[in-house]
Amino acid sequence: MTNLPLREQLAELIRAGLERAQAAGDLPAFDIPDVPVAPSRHANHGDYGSPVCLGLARVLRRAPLHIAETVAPHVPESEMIAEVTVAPPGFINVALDQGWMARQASVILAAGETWGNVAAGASTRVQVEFVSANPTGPITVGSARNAVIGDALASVLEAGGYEVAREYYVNDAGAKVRSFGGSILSRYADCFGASIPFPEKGYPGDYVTTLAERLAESAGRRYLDIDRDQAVREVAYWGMARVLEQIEDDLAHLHIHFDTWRHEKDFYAEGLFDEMLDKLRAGGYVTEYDGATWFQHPDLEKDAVLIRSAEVVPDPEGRPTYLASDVCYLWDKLIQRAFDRAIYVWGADHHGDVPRVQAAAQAVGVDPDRLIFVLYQMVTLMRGGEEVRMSKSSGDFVTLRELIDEVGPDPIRFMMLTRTMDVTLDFDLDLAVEQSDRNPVYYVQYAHTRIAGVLRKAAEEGFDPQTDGDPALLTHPTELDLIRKMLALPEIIDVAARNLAPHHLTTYATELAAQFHAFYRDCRIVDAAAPELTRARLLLARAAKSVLARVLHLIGVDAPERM
RNA sequence: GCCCCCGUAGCUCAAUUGGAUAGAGCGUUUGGUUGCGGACCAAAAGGUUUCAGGUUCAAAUCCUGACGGGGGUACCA
Repeated sequence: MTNLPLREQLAELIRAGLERAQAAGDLPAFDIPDVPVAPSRHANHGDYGSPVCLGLARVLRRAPLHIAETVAPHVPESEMIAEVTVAPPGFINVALDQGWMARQASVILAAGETWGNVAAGASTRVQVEFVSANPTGPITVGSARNAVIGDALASVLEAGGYEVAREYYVNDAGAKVRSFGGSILSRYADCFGASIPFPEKGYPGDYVTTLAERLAESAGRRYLDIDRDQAVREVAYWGMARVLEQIEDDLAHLHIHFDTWRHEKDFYAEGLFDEMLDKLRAGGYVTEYDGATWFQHPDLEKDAVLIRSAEVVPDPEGRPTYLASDVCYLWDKLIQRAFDRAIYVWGADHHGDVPRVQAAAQAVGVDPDRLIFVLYQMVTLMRGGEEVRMSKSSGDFVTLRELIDEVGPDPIRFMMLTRTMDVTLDFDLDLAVEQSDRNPVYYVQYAHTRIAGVLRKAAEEGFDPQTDGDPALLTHPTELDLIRKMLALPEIIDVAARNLAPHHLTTYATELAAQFHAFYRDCRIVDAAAPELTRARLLLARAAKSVLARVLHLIGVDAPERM
């Protein structure tokens, strides 16, 4: 079930008003533009307003106020509209019908978890690829924002009418195989008193030692006795599989689950890279010099390496670059698996790679506009007022799991979604840990549990929670304010999905919770002396609880019955 | 040098993407429950949206240029 956002319904009515004004000869013929409609910020401007007549002034060479006054009477009657008014300098304002609004409480309650769904996506098939942290070490706090944004974005797109698949890209090819395997193998050798030198660019973290000890326990001395290169490779893949198990488990604790895990090394095993290379060569996009194979494209200032020279990188498996894999991957996503769109959730530190991947798409005949890059700014982790530097290769980092265990998944998810992706995020560990009860997530969750508490109370008082009251009794201004806010969810989801901006949901959740608290303050819900009104307000409370739960679930946050 | 992001209340950030009188939280001050969960609510104070131009009926939002902060610019991953 989908809902047409209220503002779009109103836009249609205003558009109809323009057409009728033309048909009646009150306005001359002209192409009717898009009719923008936005919620009014002030009560005396009605509930929604449109500035469409302001833009028509030039075309019609008439005063915008006069145009608005001409159009307003032609706006069709509707059960949802109480009044259409005009305000200087030419706004058309719409006041919603209070009886209609009150009835929407029933509609919203009946819609349940489908309330807010819109059809913006028109069943477009979209793949959201996110996290995709290298399987060479525990997932860090640095990936938390990526994980949360990607998952919430996927949820928002689902609610927005897209067909969505969540995918994790496993970077298990290239030079890191050798250095990661070599790191484990060196520590593994230590377990047996043997000595294998630690790789120059190895992974120094304690988790490597732990992995090595596990391997020593399960496999014995086996890897000391076989061919060294073979051992490094096998140990690397074994280690990456273990790390991935941990990553999957960590992400599960953040309520994140992927539909698919795509392995980079399979592109080479499947022969896809050779195929892409042929395609690029045929198009004249490949050149060779300095012993390397380069991608050249008129849109790029510099050539980009596809295959490194053997002199620089002796390891044959380490020669193809990320770009080489990226060509395969975009083909895999958009041609082989035929997604309409591929969304890449990337940290802003990778923004420089965007033009190369787009050029590569163009070069193999894929429309670059089908690749959508969602770039979020970096997270700075603060502890004791100081920045915690995170680097996987230095072994000095805070793992996502530590953060989840300390703070819990809900505050992480909520806090990571309170800002637009364009701003850097300071994540204060001390604040998150020591003062977590001040986190805004609890404000929203509290509204939900408060309703649950009221419903329990109502049941104790003998009110059947499943018996619907008469919404016509909902006439108090704060009751209507709460309904207004609930009615806004479809357009919030619409905006969030169209703009790939899931942070709108946290803002909305907070506003919705505030509206419930205001209602709770002004209107006593359970009152044995007024059973009909009680039933009506229980209906409203249940609808509010349902919408709060819906939004929290979209964000990926639990909606508890008790706290 | 070049490219990308940011600059809004004391602090951290919103602003349905170009609309009307720019809003929340935290902090500060002052109030509120012989009422369903006070993890709540109300009021006050706090603004030349960094600066200077420009486009537009209309700019926090778009363009140009400063200034300040962050990131990127490897045959790294």
